[in-house]
Amino acid sequence: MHALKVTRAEDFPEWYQAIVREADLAELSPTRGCMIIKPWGYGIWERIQGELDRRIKAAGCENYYFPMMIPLSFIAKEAEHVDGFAKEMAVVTHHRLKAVDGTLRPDPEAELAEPLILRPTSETIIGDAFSRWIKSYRDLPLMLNQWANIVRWEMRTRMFLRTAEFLWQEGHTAHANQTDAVAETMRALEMYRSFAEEFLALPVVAGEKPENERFPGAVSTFSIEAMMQDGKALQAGTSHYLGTHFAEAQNIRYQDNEGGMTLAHTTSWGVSTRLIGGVIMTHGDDDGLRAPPAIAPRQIVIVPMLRGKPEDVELSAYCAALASDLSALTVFGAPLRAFVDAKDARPADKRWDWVRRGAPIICEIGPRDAAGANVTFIKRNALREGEKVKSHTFSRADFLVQAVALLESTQAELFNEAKARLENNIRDDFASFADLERYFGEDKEGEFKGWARVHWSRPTGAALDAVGERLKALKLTIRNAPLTQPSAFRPCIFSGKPGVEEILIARAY
RNA sequence: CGGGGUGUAGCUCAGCCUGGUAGAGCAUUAGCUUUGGGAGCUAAGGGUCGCGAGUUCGAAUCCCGCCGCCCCGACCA
Repeated sequence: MHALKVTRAEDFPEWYQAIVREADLAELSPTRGCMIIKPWGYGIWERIQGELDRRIKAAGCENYYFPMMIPLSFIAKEAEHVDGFAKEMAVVTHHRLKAVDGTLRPDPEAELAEPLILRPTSETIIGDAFSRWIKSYRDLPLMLNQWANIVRWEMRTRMFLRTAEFLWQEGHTAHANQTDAVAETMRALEMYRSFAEEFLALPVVAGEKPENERFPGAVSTFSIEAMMQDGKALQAGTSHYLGTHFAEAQNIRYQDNEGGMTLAHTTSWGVSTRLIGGVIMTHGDDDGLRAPPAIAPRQIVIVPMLRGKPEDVELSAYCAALASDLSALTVFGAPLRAFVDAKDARPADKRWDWVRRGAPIICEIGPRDAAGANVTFIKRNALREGEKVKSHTFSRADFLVQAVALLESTQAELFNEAKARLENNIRDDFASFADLERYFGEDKEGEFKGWARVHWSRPTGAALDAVGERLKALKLTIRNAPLTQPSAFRPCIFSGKPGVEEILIARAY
């Protein structure tokens, strides 16, 4: 008997929906395609923000904020950029409502002279500011970041993974030359890789996107890719070297130390609330979420086994003192987050709520524990032994000594489990495209298929499109070319030509 | 935006074929009992059956239109 009604094996998409709801992370909103992020889900985002913001600032960036609405003309400034985003833009056209035949409608007489778009990303409006802020080589590098909401009118939405509005951070930097800008692009990518692995316990493969998967307007795009429990790949973060494309389109020039005017090289990079979807699909099990302790809004939850009897008073005091002592500890560089769930509800119900939400350690303290100075707890990432829930009892003193280690080991175990899944499910024994077709061509119900690691001749243009079509027939996409490349290459799996690069192929979200 | 499915109480769903005025389980509220682990009994509250128009004496049920959600596809963080 699991805490969720649907298991991963039965129906992965249904399980995903169930866990988002049952773990109290988010719910659908009345606004089409948008979600309401609830406190437990938003708490996870706040942890992500806190740690990533620290790392972004440590790299020398400062935060700022740009408007959500961008003049329509701005988006038209970079040709490829327009092509990439035009189809999913929300447009503000009026500034006033008027009752027409009893219903409120935009007032035809209040149409904006120039429509505004809701930002699908901010390169254009930020580039405009950069062109005014950057005068001299002394102004470079300019390294800025904003935490913002983004609107992209998606045809098909899924909670956290793809919603019409989502939250993210977008870093934008300008540099004197290509070398510096590329270095910054790679720094951001490595920041995301280490953040995902260390903080979210999300093992990823960092690499460069093929030409046809680049960000609209970028010279090169890099990503981190994570493997979900259904074998699909999730792009969990991106970093772009934009070359001088946006600088040309928006006149971002500086006077170099010889007096000449030179185009700046820009970058942009971002991660979004999609990361939470990645955490769910990586660490969730059939009992709900297993939140990595580093991002769990509450790391140790104490459920007092209150029974409406006089000893409840002592029990409550015991639990409060335990939480207080735990809160004085430091874990993952911050005060330990302990919480007593004093809600007037049945203890068993409270226990299962926290199991579904994925609190890393759930203490269940009864009068006997209090009297004997013990702590009985369950470790969420190793909840069951067989079918049964496994609980542990430590002395209070031991528990206080062990608490930090328990959280750290939970974090490590979640990472190792996911890391093993990633490493064990990348096949590199495809000698030909026919091999790939044999493996990915036939789908049995519920069959798990991981990723493929193959070599290719890195075709471009029409030849690359042809490769994309052949992969599409198998529902596959090229995820990226990992940064770590082998020293020698097998022949191209698509053309038989000499291989020049190793790439990852997978089904993707 | 194309194909398929679906929409009835907070959740999961029955009722629809064969039209007759709203149901179950869980959840909620109250009371009693129970108490080392998703309790039991009793009672109560909660739904203009997605929205709109039609057929009909009468529509959750039949017809038409629209919308949301889910899955697949195209597109994408």
